[in-house]
Amino acid sequence: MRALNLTEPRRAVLEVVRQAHDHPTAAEIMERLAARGQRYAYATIYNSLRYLTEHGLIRELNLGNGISRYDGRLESHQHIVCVRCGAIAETLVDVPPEIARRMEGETGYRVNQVSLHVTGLCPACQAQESVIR
Amino acid sequence: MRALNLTEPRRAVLEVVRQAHDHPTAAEIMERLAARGQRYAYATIYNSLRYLTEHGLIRELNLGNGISRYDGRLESHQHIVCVRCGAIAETLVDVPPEIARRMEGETGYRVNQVSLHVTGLCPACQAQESVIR
DNA sequence: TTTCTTGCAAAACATTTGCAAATCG
DNA sequence: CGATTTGCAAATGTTTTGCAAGAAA
Repeated sequence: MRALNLTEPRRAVLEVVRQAHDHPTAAEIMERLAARGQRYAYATIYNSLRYLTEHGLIRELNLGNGISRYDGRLESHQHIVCVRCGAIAETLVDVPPEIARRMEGETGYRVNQVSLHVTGLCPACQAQESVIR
Repeated sequence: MRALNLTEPRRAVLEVVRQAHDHPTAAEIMERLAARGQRYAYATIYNSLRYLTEHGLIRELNLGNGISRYDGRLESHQHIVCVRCGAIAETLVDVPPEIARRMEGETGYRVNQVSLHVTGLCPACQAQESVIR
């Protein structure tokens, strides 16, 4: 169970996630596969996404609204979501490692993963805001 | 629409959230109200929670699994969730403010809110892990 | 054969919505 | 009255599950 078993649907899902530069949801991934003529059941899409996530080939993002999005970029980076239109931007700004260490000291937990959950207004929505008022 | 209109269900929801020291979900809040003899429709619970959140009386937490939890503590603090049992701990460790500024510079967004999304293993689950292997 | 994987449909679950009735100012 | 709020039930949307069939080891 250690070796990577990239079945056809898993490989297809992986390709779609890697090629996307937005951060597609499971439903969007299914659509894009369908557009290529590859039709899989929801169960298969979700199974593949879990498999790929657990094997570290993709990242699952939970950006606040309860819908999982998937990211093929593995280098450490963070996301910022526009509260108005939902646009997602990426940034290389990262969390200093001593934060995890201090949290461990305070709580007794062993920290696994630290990610930032940032919301704001994207440039386009900032422009609109100033028009409105 | 500026003044605070704390109707009976809103006040009741607020009390439950403030008294809780876990971070209850909407369903848990409804149960606890029912246990006190106060029965409200889901719509009312959710409306009240949104109202209280928008008016800054409580915080809505999205700790990764898509279920909203609510917190009556308003002082800035962060949460860490156990990946194994879901236990939530609080910590005062916070995100340095220059992180938000650097993100703004990188993305052009105007940052609203930065919160940490930390996962790990709670002390109890750490103990069990070492027993298992 | 045993194990893993897929497909389908149904189920589960959290949350939202439409609309009528009640309440408040 | 006019605006807001509540209750109920149904709808929505995402994700999971049960189970049978298929593929792989």
